[in-house]
Amino acid sequence: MTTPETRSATPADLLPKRPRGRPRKTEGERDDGNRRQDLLAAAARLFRHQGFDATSTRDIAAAVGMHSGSPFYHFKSKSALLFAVVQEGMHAAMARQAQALQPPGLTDPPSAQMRRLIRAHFDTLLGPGNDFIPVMLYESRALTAAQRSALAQLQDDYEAAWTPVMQALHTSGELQAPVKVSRLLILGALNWAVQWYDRQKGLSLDELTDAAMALFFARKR
Amino acid sequence: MTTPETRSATPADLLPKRPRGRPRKTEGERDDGNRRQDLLAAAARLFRHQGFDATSTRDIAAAVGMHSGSPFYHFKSKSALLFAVVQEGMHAAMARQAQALQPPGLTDPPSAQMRRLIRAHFDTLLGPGNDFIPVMLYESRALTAAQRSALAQLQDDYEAAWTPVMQALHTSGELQAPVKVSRLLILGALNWAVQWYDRQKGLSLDELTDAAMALFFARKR
DNA sequence: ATTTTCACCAAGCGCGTGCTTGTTAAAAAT
DNA sequence: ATTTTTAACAAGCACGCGCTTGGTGAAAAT
Repeated sequence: MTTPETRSATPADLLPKRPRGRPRKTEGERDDGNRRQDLLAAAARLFRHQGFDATSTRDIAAAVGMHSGSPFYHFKSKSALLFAVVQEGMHAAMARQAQALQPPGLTDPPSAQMRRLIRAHFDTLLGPGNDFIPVMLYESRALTAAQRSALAQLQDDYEAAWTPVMQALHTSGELQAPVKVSRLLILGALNWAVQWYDRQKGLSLDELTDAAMALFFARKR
Repeated sequence: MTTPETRSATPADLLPKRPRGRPRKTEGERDDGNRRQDLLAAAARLFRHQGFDATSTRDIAAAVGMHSGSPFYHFKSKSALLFAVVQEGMHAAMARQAQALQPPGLTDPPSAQMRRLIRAHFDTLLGPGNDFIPVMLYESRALTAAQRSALAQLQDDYEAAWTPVMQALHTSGELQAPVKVSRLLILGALNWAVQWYDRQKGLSLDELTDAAMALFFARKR
């Protein structure tokens, strides 16, 4: 009565009937890996909004118009797909951070550096279409041990950039609490914004950054 | 070859062979619902450490020495069990909060009230055996819409207690940033501590509270 | 002494899951 | 013109899942 694939979310008959085989390289253009990128973006969106366990590989396939087994050509397992998502997210985050700290930024006052660090963090966290980092923050448990420790290395690198700036703020008296625990508390406050921040609701990322700066750091006197 | 129940995590032969039927009411003592409490505690522990989806009802049953179908006598569904866990957590949290704000606490300075609010929050969040609130923070997505809105009501009540205290701190100049966004950022910083705080590792809850106070609030002058 | 209630066991059903295997059509390389 | 490579489809397997149903022994109520 029902063929197996018909039981899936998107029946074969309704799929866009994408042409098989190699994709076209339009006029020497590199079109390589476009479908892989599609899978990554769709997986990130679904993982973020339904969670890793509640998202089936069939959901992801359907979201990009593939049949249920096809994603496994691009990723050897569902967990490998998750790892690719968080890796992509961290690479983008570190690129954005590097841009924020790039000279001449290194020469201006610590509070200005800190402001740019926070602003960049909010960008990767709350910017439009940035599902990768929220997935990393809330779905990393589903990674294997090896994947998790590789991810931890990236996170350490990212967080290390905050320490010298905060050290300077502590020395100048603008940061009153110990540096180490302050970094944990501050990053927590920022990361938690994923839970409540709504781009449509009045508060801009710049205003949010101002509020955070005012909350954490005393005015110099 | 293998009987169905033998395939489960804990074979029937290895179960403690608990006596059937009604539990004893020792000398008129109320022993009612003890097994239900056991299920709640076991579910909270497992939900916290493996996540809701990754925890099977068989895992929970095995953790209290039951067979796979028995938890459904006490809870009509897995999601009802989750809801009972988070409800229990919120009730305990509000009781602890009420104790922290209880007179004569209401008459002493806002910073002292705030300190006790934060300290109480850390207790319910990071205290020994308190798995209920971490589960609420990270597994609520698995609740039904009705359950989620019932939970939201409790959370609103809990958070409402913070506003007047923070308002007073803002007026006195100890809190420099706007009250509303400050509350969100501060609660985020505190809640995120679930991710990194380790009771064994040097920092006590009192010291953590001191650090948070120093980070968020300027000394009065 | 009999009946009812309680708390659980024993067995298993139906379903959705991650993933595999064999095949195929189009593009690229030769 | 032929061969090779790529990117997907088509079908389905084995397994673990939430949950149900009927039965059972012990305690409590009558």
